[in-house]
Amino acid sequence: MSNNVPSVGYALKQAQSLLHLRMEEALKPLGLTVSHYSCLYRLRLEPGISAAALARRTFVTRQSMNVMLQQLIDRDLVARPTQADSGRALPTLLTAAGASALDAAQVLVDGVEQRMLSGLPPGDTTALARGLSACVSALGG
Amino acid sequence: MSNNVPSVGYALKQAQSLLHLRMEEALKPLGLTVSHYSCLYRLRLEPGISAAALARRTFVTRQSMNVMLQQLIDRDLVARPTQADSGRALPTLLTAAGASALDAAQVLVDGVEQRMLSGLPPGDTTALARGLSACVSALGG
DNA sequence: TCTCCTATGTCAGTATCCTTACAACCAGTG
DNA sequence: CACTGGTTGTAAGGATACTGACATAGGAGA
Repeated sequence: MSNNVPSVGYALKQAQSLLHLRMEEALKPLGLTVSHYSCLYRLRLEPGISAAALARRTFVTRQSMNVMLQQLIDRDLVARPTQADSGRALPTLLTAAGASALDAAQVLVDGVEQRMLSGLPPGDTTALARGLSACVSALGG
Repeated sequence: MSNNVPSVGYALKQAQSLLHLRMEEALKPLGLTVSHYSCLYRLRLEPGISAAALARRTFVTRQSMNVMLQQLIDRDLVARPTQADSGRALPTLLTAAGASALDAAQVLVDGVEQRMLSGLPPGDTTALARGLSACVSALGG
């Protein structure tokens, strides 16, 4: 028993859950969910990535990712060829509309994140980010 | 914008997702999910709490909580009277078996949390907890 | 007392995600 | 060449959580 205080794990869950909720609220006017945003966000960082790799980055299964991608394709935010150049992996790309939607979403998400960090001194923000990264490394991420 | 570095929000999601996964793995031998554990954990902190209040503490809906409670009642880990003393709120309580299961689960969960924090200097652990709490406050938790 | 208002429990339907399973494709090794 | 292992895409089914809606019980205020 190391703690009388609420555990770090509980605080982590609480913060993540609340952040997710606020992001969902912020993105609602755009008709995007947090999952959709995460998908588009990653797609900009790694254009042409396969759906399976995208799923790993966003912590969902390939199956869930394919459902999400199909929704995004139907809305013309994402494009995928129907045939692979080599192998089975189909490259996934942002469309122009997808890039615009991501730009709009990014503004809203950045606002939520800034609100979340508004209670911390600037130095503590980087300390928080480093602490979280250390946790991820320790858990074998 | 503010970031060439991955955002704090992303690190938060990554850490929470990985912690959840490791907890799920650790609790599997006991036949408990993380949701079950969270429920039992809160029930020890606030014995006799109503299901609706318990749901708010654990970030799920009343409906989901009632499903979970029914599972825990079927396994004799939790007990609820069928009639309320006053009003509609039914007090929820840990059984002796529930307390034992929670004890066993707590050991495993503490192990995971210690592993997560093993990469941080001791002082940084409390700083991390305080930073997360500040985030929760800023988001209106 | 009567009337809102809120909170709780519950039911039905929906949505989302996961688990399991299988086929296609590439790379490495015997 | 044949075989094994790993990765990708896809489909079917189940588990879990959420939204919407309703009846009930108690408290606050006119």
